[in-house]
Amino acid sequence: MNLVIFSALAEPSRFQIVELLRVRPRPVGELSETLHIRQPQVSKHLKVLADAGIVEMRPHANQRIYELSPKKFQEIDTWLNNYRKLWEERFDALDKVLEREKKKAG
Amino acid sequence: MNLVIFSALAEPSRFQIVELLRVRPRPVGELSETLHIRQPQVSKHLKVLADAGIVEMRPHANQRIYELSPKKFQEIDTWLNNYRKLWEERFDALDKVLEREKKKAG
DNA sequence: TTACTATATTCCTTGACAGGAATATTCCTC
DNA sequence: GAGGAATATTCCTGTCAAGGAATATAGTAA
Repeated sequence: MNLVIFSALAEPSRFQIVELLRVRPRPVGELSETLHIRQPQVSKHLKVLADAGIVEMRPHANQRIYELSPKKFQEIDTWLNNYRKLWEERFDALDKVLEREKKKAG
Repeated sequence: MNLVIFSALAEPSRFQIVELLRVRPRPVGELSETLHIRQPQVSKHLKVLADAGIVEMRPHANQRIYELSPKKFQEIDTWLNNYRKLWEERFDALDKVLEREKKKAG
């Protein structure tokens, strides 16, 4: 588990950016306006998110569109699997776990 | 989503502590020895984890046993639900989502 | 109470990181 | 190529958190 994703998400502005990108991909300027964060800060945050593998960029005309990359979220999900037994105590929960494993493998 | 859990997990020593506590509850001294981290640092990290709601403590004789609290992991899991559609693209994945919702409600 | 073990807290220093301001770069249009 | 819009980068500064060292506290046993 690469911890960079946690430190990236821990910063409030970056978390908001991620939540916005969950709805749809957006250019830098739109993130800046929506969140009332100056453009340079947004670009810096996006760099951190990109370095962490959380977002990807594609150019479109004059602007750069950022969107989420699923990989890191899958990574968190896989890691969380180890902890699910903490609260999934019913026996049939085992089926879930096995199903998840199968899904991962497939 | 409370971001404190992310910043708490982002610190490597604390993440290791959490991983050890996933196996079983442990006293401070054992964490210190196993991870080769001085006891005061371990206590500090445990305080951060406790404040974040990730661990709970119970006294046992002379020592204090720390163990994971499932709540925050469930919180992450619930939050991740919003992102699963990023990679669960097959139609039958919808069943999963509905099943999760039902489970949460129940 | 005294001695001992286990754990928590305080103080200090250092390094990392976020925001502000200014500037550089890239890309489109003309 | 020139001008302008969108975005990235650099430099600076203040804040915060982590580790080291020392010390305080709590709980146990005699």
